[in-house]
Amino acid sequence: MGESREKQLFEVRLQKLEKIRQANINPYPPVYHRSHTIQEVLSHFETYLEMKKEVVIAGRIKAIREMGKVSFAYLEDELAGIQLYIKRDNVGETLYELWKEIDLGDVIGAKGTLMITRTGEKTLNVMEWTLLAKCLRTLPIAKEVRDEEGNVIQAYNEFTSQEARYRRRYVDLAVHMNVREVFLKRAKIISSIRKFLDHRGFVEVETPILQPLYGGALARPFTTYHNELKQKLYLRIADELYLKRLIVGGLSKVYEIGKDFRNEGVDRFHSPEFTMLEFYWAYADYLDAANLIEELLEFVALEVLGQTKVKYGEEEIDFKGPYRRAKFFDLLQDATGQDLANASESELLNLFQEKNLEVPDNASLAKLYDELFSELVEPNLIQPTIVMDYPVVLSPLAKRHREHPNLVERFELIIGGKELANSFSELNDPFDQRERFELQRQFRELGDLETQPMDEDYLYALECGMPPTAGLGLGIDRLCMWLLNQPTLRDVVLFPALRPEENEPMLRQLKVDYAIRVGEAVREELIEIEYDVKDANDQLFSRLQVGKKLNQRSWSVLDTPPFGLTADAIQRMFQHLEVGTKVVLLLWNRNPTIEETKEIRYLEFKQVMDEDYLFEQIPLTDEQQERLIEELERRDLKICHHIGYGER
RNA sequence: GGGGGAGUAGCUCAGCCAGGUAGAGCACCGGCCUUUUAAGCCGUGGGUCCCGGGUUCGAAUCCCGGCUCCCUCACCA
Repeated sequence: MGESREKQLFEVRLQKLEKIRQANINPYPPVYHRSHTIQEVLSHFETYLEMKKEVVIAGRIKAIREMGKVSFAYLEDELAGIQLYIKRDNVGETLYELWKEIDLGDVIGAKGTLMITRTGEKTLNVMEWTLLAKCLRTLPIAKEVRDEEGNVIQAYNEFTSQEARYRRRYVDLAVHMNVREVFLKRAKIISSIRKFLDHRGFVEVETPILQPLYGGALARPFTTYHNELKQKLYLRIADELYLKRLIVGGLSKVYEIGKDFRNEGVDRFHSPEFTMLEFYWAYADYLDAANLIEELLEFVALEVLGQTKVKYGEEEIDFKGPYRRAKFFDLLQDATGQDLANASESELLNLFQEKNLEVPDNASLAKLYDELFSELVEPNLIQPTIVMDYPVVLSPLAKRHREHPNLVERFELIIGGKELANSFSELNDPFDQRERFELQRQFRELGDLETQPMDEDYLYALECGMPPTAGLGLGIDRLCMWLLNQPTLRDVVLFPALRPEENEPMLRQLKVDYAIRVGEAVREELIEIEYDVKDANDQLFSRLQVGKKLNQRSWSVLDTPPFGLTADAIQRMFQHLEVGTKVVLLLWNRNPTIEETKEIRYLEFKQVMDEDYLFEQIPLTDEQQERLIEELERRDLKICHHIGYGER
């Protein structure tokens, strides 16, 4: 949209680029060595000024103020900015003429000595400047008012569109020094965590991200498929089970910092991919882990911020240990006035009614506890709090409490009303572990989709003998939110997940009506179809909705998987439906080039295990495509793919 | 998925209630200016009003549908 103006601005800058080339200057030179960062120049300003020291700096032009035969500019590198003074008599006629071809956003290097202007601003008196990269696009550079230290006091016309900032983060970074600071500090947070753990004798390891079985947390996974191995794989939801295998193997202190993936909702505290720290510590228990995490967080806060007290919105959070410690059931009792440690399901349900809380679906005892706690207790725990001793049903991988068999030795660290870390004395008894897996299987059969699947190899590992071990997982992104006072996870993640951009205004919807029976029949129906378009820029164009067919032309939408079609998503959706229900798969394609490219694909479902499906994506040739259409017609399945504008 | 807000020039936004030739500032382009700083002064250019449909003589504005983002709730180790 609105491309003509953008194009004109682009053209203008191309012409300037051409003029520079005609002056026999390479606008993209191979290298430019700085003598100082701007921050270094500023911190030694008085000395260098007195010495008349020549400095060489580089960065992006953020402001230009031309005054005839003299010109001012503001040059910014990663952490600081300084004013440039460019005088024709200093840089010479040629360079001064060329200066007129410089735009906001250009990357230049400048050599000169320091000076202070009449109005008292620290300035580089430029003797020579060099274009390092022409900025051909208009960056949304705000006009800023700075104080004497160069801090921005006020900005006008600031680039604030959240969507645009996330989609083109490089522009956001180029234009906002404070955004750069956030990510530089994030890097420091992570490196100081490594520093701390390394000094304590922990060893950093890397475990598989593609896993044949997922586990270590209760969450829905992403699935993928390895063609060569003909194997269904999951993107890990946690590192836990592999790290504990290493403990079995005799590495006694290990940690991993890496991405985990959970196929669930997105909000300011949740992202489909996020960075997790997990450590495992043999011959220690969860109390040791609690002490360690206190020290770790205090260390990180001091290292990154120089203090333990952190502003977060209206609150002030203090990361200095020791943290408040409280027991799960004590906190619940404080909130409800009742001792719920041995409560029955009906007692808990009564409490839901009393407190006007919605009862979750598939309400197991575990879910009820979890729900009560996160509704009534968690939001009030602003300062770091270590919540200890959870009910055993909530924690399939934690060791039973040494004194209370219905509890586990587990704590969660809550900060700002949100979970930051989770830790327990690891369950190393293979018999108990097998029972817990069995229990999870039962929950799964009852319809709970977030259960820990049985992992025989893991049980085998435990049978080899795992020493008593403490383990802990910590959400790095959330830690960054708290430490850096950022309101959403997206502000501490460089490239957050967004829906694919609608860059083609003409929306064409492909629809395929395909009636199938749910239940037994689903397993027999091996062919499903999908329209997908291969697009160099975006694989996420196609989305799928399953609707319940009401009559010939209308349906109600039951579910929309957030990121395209997966076998899991299909399975999950079918679970909503009763046997015999007719459903319609509505396959949309928002890419208008589908007719031109004819790159329609279809999905082949294969029965792998009893209740498990997987699919391969196969691009169709024209011939195959015809065959598919024939096949559908033979089965009396109507294809009404077309392609109206906005037709529903 | 529910509720609320938003989408108009490269950027920040007004105009919409009450339909009548598309606006401002910054940025851009031309001119003046050898210590300016949201530089200033003079002049110019720039639009798929998110997309599609409807009502109307006439739609940025009213109606219907869709898309995206933000907030919030629900879901969510």
